[in-house]
Amino acid sequence: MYRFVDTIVTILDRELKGRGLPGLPEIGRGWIEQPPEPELGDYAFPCFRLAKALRKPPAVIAQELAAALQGALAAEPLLTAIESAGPYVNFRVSVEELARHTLPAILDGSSFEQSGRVRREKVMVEYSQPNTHKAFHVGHMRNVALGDALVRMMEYVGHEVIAANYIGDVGAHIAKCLWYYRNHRTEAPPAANRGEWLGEMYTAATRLLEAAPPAERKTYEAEVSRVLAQLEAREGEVYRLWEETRAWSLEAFHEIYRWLGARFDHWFYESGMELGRQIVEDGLRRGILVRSQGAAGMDLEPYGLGFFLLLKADGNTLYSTKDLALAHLKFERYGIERSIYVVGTEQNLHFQQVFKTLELLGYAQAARCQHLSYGLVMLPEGKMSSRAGNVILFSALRDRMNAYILSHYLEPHRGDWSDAEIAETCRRIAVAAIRYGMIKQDPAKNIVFNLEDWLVSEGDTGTYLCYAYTRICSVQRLVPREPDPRADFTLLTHENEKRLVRELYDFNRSVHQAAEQLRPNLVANALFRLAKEFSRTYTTSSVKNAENDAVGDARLALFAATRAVLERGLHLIGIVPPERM
RNA sequence: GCGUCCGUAGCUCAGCCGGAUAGAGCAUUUGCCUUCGAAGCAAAGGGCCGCAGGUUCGAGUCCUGCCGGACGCGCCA
Repeated sequence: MYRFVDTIVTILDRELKGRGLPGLPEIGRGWIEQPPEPELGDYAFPCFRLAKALRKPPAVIAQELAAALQGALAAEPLLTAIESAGPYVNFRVSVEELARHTLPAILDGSSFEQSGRVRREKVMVEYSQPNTHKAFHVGHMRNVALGDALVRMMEYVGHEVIAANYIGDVGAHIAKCLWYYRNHRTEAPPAANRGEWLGEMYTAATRLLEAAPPAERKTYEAEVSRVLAQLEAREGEVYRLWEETRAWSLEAFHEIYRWLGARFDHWFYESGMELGRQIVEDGLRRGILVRSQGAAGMDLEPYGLGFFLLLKADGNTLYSTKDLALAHLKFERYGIERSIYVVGTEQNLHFQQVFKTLELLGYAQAARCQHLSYGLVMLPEGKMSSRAGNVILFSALRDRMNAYILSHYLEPHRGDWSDAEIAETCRRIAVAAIRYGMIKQDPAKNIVFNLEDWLVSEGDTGTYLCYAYTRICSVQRLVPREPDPRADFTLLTHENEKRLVRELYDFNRSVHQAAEQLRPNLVANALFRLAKEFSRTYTTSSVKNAENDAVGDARLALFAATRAVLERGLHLIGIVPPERM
């Protein structure tokens, strides 16, 4: 991954060390940059930091270095030119060597074998965490897109990953939903989409409660508390209704994940976290946790994290209590070394408190707990709110995307392609559009979700990436030879071809950086750059109409490698591109 | 009030843990389909990188203050 950079570092180091000057800083990979314009070169070495030790202006140093390195250049087949430009020494790498180093490794798949690059860890990624009895909307999809991508990326760089879901299947919201369902519902449950319908029941419940006059409201709230108590008793008619309706929601979630192609290895349920109470009581006995105003929690004031409430004054557990239990289970039962939580930014403080509390309770793994926090999905008119009823539900989004893609692009193929292929192609494109849109931005930032914009299939979109992929497929259908890893890469002479090779070469580094920083958007960005370079090259470098077969072979290898990286890269962000569209 | 995050082109966003004239997409304008898919490519216009200081050879990037926005700050999740 650093072969060319390391070569440059070695050459520079040898040259500078040979001068025997004291006070010269150590040169490492971090010094080497990429010039802003490809015409300048492929790698650059800035000389500013040598100015002090060498007591010369950077531009003079650059000039002298470039001159002194000509000998090394002649002996080094990886490099074709070393020139100074102002305070920089620019290096040009051999396209042939770059291609020879990059393309065959992609074509035989070895480029995708990353094991050994990082210390292998057993890591759990917890994501999605939907609440049953509530509707699943576009805001929830950002979480799934981020979490699932992170799972795939971590595996790609060599970790053992357990993908976990954590279902919110207890709590006041469910009591409200079931209260409305039993006392105020006017329709029978539908045969299909019962999950979303339950969400409507919940929304109707909150509306009814909010709109009720004070006296009536009090009655309602008493009824809701009674439902909650019956739920906590874990038996009886209300409990059985909970079991039944809970299953409707879970069924809906499974359908969504299936459609999106998201994977979960383990499912945790909030209803299964009773252990939390014991952990708190144990912490109290050990004097680590404290009582306060009748409640119990952890005093995190010394760490600037306030007081972390863990048990209510009435003795009931909280979300925080269950998070301790969940962490305990993850550590003890699944033996993980590292734990990543994909949860919205609004819980930043909460997870700082959880991690610090785990540490103080003695869990060594607390040091390897991370919160991948992400911003809200906003509508152009503002925040989405299920209470206000201005959410875009999953099914609505899926239906709108399907309708758009079918009518604009796929209907003409009806009859020519099988209905099954049309449906599957449509799904893949819709998933690509949504997942890419949810991932391409920095997780920390809010996303403005404008449905009309998301339907558009142009520009920096998942559709564009799929389109690039299908064009390569198309080329390979028309030129049905096997790509030759030993093709003559000196024939890749066009600037576009070279830039494409360079993009392919850089891809793995982007994925590693993305995994390290927990930023799937870096993979998305790298894929867009790659697709862009391919689309450019596509217009200048025909395979079918190449000057001769040798040139065609070189280009075919280049395109086939691009296809392989696109496919693997898209897979990393959960996108399966269609072969044609 | 305190804390965290964000502020870059008309709009939506990149900007590689400090480096060369700040880049995309959308929108606007203009070229390119009898030659591998135009969901594409090429090009143009459009910027006191919120404001003011500071550190540095060098700041969109780091530090401080201010302005604007989002989120959070004990019995919700």
